[in-house]
Amino acid sequence: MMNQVLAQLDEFGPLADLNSAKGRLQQASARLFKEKGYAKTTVRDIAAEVGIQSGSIFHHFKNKEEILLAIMSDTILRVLTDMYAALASTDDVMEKLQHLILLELKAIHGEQFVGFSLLVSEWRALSDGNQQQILKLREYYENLWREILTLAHEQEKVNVEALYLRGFIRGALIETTNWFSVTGDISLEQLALKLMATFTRREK
Amino acid sequence: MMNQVLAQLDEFGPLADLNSAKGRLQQASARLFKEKGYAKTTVRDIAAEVGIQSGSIFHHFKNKEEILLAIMSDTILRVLTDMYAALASTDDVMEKLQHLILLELKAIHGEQFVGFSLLVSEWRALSDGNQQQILKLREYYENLWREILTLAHEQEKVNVEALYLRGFIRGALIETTNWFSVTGDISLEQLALKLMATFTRREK
Amino acid sequence: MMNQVLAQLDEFGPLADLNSAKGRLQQASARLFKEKGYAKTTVRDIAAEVGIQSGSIFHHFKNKEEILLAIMSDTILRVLTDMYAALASTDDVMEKLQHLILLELKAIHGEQFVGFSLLVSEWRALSDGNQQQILKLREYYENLWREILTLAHEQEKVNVEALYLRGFIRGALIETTNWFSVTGDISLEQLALKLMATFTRREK
Amino acid sequence: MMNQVLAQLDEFGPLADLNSAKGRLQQASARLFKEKGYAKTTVRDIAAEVGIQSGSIFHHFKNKEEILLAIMSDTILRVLTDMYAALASTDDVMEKLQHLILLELKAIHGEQFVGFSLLVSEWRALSDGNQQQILKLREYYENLWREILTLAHEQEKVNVEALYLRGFIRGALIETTNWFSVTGDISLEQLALKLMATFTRREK
DNA sequence: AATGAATGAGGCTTCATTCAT
DNA sequence: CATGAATGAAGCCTCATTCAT
Repeated sequence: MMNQVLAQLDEFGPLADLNSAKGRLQQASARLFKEKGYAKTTVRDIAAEVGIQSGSIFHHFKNKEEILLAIMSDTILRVLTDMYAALASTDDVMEKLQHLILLELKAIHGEQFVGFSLLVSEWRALSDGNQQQILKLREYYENLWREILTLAHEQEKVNVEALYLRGFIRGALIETTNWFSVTGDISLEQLALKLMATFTRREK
Repeated sequence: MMNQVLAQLDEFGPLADLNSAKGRLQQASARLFKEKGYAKTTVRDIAAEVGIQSGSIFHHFKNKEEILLAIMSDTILRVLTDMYAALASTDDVMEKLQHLILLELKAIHGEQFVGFSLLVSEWRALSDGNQQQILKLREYYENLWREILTLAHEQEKVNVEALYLRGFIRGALIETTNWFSVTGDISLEQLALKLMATFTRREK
Repeated sequence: MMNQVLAQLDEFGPLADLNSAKGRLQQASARLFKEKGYAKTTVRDIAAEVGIQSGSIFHHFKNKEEILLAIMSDTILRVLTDMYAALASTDDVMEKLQHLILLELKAIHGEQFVGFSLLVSEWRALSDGNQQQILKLREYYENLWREILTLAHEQEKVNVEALYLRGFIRGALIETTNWFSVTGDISLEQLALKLMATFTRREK
Repeated sequence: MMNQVLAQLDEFGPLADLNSAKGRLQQASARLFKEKGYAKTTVRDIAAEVGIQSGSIFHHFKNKEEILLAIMSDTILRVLTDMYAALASTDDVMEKLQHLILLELKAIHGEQFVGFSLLVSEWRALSDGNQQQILKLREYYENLWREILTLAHEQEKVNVEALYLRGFIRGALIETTNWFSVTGDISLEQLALKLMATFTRREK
């Protein structure tokens, strides 16, 4: 099933090579968007960050919004790929859940590539048409979560229905951008465990 | 103690009268900021919303950012006041917590006044100086939460330390803007209960 | 009948007051467009011509193209009004024709206001939607010509059908921009007579 | 005499071979310039039209304006050559005139190569220096017309002096771009006759 | 208080042209 | 000869803010 889904995702085009000019532009933009916000980041800022002229940007992207679009699209695609792989590594629901949480956390905090948090924080910066496009990808992504959480609920490992629990978890994870530091007291892995502990049904 | 705190809060000035020109301007702005984002909302948009000319806005606010500042400040102040009142109504920690969650939810979904979610979503729109100012208020606010959550943890009603739990709850609540509708299947009260259920330690 | 037509033309809005800021902007733009061409005229050029900042232009016109649109629209409207008046002053077909030619010539050479020649030379600068709008006006205008020329042909004063003759006359008149100078040897009136002589059927 | 003139024209360089890369570039450009206007036609548009990259254009032409220059120059040269040939075929003034009109019409409507109408519509797109250069060619061209028209006037076949009549005819012919379609009711030959009829002196 | 024209800095984008490969 | 990434100047337009009325 998963291969089937991944095949469908091909329509969203190949991921940008992180070492290509386009890829570096995308990464630099993601960093700036996250730091200053999309609206406050000028194309000149972006150009300066990669050491080119602002006009050159438009060789790689039709316009500023396309950069954000590419970031969002690539981000989901990358995380989705990782998740499918991780889910295949175990049959235990709670272990699967643990994987999802950790991978989303890593995506949010940019272990490998920046950008996941932009999906929420800069959502409104997209035009309607582009929102629809990303929405399709987000659906694949959220369906994955829903599946696992539904299973967990059926097995009585958690107290709340998938729909609500996912909402809570997504919020809890995203918000970590604003208070959790990767270089702080605890690691992302530990943070993931704390969240698991928070909503896991426990016996006395 | 609480009265003492409320007294200190006086320095942040009086709340805008919701029926005054200034108050209506503030409310209209909050609505637009939430809908389109601060950056994409123009001063003309705001003026049009209340039926005046854009130039007239500057008789009430020094500049656009001051509007956002006032919204944020007033919002926290109002919620704080409500919370102090609610906390005084019971001695049970979990009931207190329940109150906090419900009041924050109401603030987020604008039962009485829009704006709480802007505190997170438009945080970066504030200049450094203004961030500091709001930060003071947020500290009062977050301290209140920390106090209650610490108590709950000490009484072993929850599994996770106040610092982390508050982070998770804040995120979970804020994110409801993006998926929960007040006119949907369940009420804010029920939603609050769902969240409580999520992280409450349960006995066999 | 004419009053009826003029009434319909009201939908195209009032003419710009030539002394208002908007009117002066329009006139200055028309002059520049004629001199350097629409594409080569920058909004800064226009602003400089009337002594304001380029940004201020957009208080009066939504964008650069709207200026051209206003010029074209106003121009036709003004000429049409003059033509209806002139046609009413005589019953002789050839005299009517003489009036039309002279009025169009005057419009082309900007006796009172610049702009008529732009209708042809800058036609392609308009977007499709705006072309349609002006087309409606041009139809009123061309119908007037067709009427008179058809009459002239029926009375055997001219050799060629209205459709073709109008095409020839329009071209002949417009092209005078490129070779005829108002300050030269002969006057516009004399030029008009030369054109009349060209295609008028003569007796031995 | 004519051979003498044609010899002088050699200084303007050889005509582009219509099948060479350069020739096809020139033809494609002419088509686009006519369709969208010089200013609105980008170098990329042109490149796309012939299936090369925009950078490659500059191997054939120094810059965009040189393309327009070449088009104009070649166009006049081609028409001139045809005209000299046609004029030699008859001694009758009115027949000669008929030839000129038809050939100019054909040039305008691009029977063999696009471009004549650009001489008028895009005249201002040329820099001063280039205008001077084309002006030299146009002089040869206009002198030819003047010669014939002067003869016709002397022979009392037309009513108006060459200078004015040529202005009218040029305008009438150019303007046909805007209303006459080669695939419509009448042919170019018939159109030429209509124009002849328009200004030819007739006896009762 | 309100108006609304004007400001002016700055944003995004276009595009002819260059040049190393 | 061709490519295509990069340039950099310039264009249009936006918008918060000011200020005379």
